[in-house]
Amino acid sequence: MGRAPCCDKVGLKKGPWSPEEDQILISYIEKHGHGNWRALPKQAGLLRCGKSCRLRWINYLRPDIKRGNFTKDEEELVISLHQSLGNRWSAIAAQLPGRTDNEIKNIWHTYLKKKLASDNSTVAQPRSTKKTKKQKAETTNFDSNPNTPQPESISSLSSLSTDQSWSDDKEESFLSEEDVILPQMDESFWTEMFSMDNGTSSSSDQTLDSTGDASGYTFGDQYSIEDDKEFWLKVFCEAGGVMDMSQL
DNA sequence: AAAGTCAGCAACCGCTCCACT
DNA sequence: GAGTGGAGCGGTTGCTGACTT
Repeated sequence: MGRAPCCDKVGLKKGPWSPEEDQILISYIEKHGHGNWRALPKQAGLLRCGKSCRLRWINYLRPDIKRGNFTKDEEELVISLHQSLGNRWSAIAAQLPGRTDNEIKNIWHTYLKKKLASDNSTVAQPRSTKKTKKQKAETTNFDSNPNTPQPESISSLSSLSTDQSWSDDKEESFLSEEDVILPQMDESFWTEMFSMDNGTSSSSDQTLDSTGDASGYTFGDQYSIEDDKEFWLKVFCEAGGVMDMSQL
């Protein structure tokens, strides 16, 4: 018997979204919010399944999506978090503002995985001269969404670095010298950090353990600050001393 | 210039999780 | 506690376009 499909697929459109469909979805959500995804396409007048609408909104149309190439520190953070969390793309995405799980997953499979496999010495590079559809769109529509942070500007992030080896190649990154902040991991640092942690719903339901496995470690008040310190210090060190503190 | 190859990425599919009854 | 439905997640597919031959 099995479960009924998520939506009635008869007569529903599949495949790439047209600009008109995008506009309908955007204006509907701006007006009413997404509410019930299943009911949304009908109410908005879209011949799409709710799941498709949700995916399109989450991965592409959301105003806070950051377009553009991954910066060096974002790449490092993805690699580090992947070591800790495994293929939990949504958990990884929660640590990267404006990046989606789908995007991170794509980057991982197309680039970072190879970069890691190449044994650190011969670092794989994406095809340098190839300009993708996405990049072309960014070139032409760079300012189309005023809410979208620009790739060159990472000043909205507060990053930390304790690793000089990372900063050796920071000329490849969009980080400027003044964006790199050396951490003062005193009590006020942790106090601030955990006040951010407790106030962030995106990370509050994740389970992480201090050994790097994705189990048995839940953020929240049932764990001591010392436990969290140990975990975050480990992540921090694995990241080569680069952390996006705004997401903690 | 044309054909073949391959990388990038948007989107789909199937499954699990979770809240609600 | 069991059943149901919606949301979310991760794996995978397939199209597009840049690059190579």
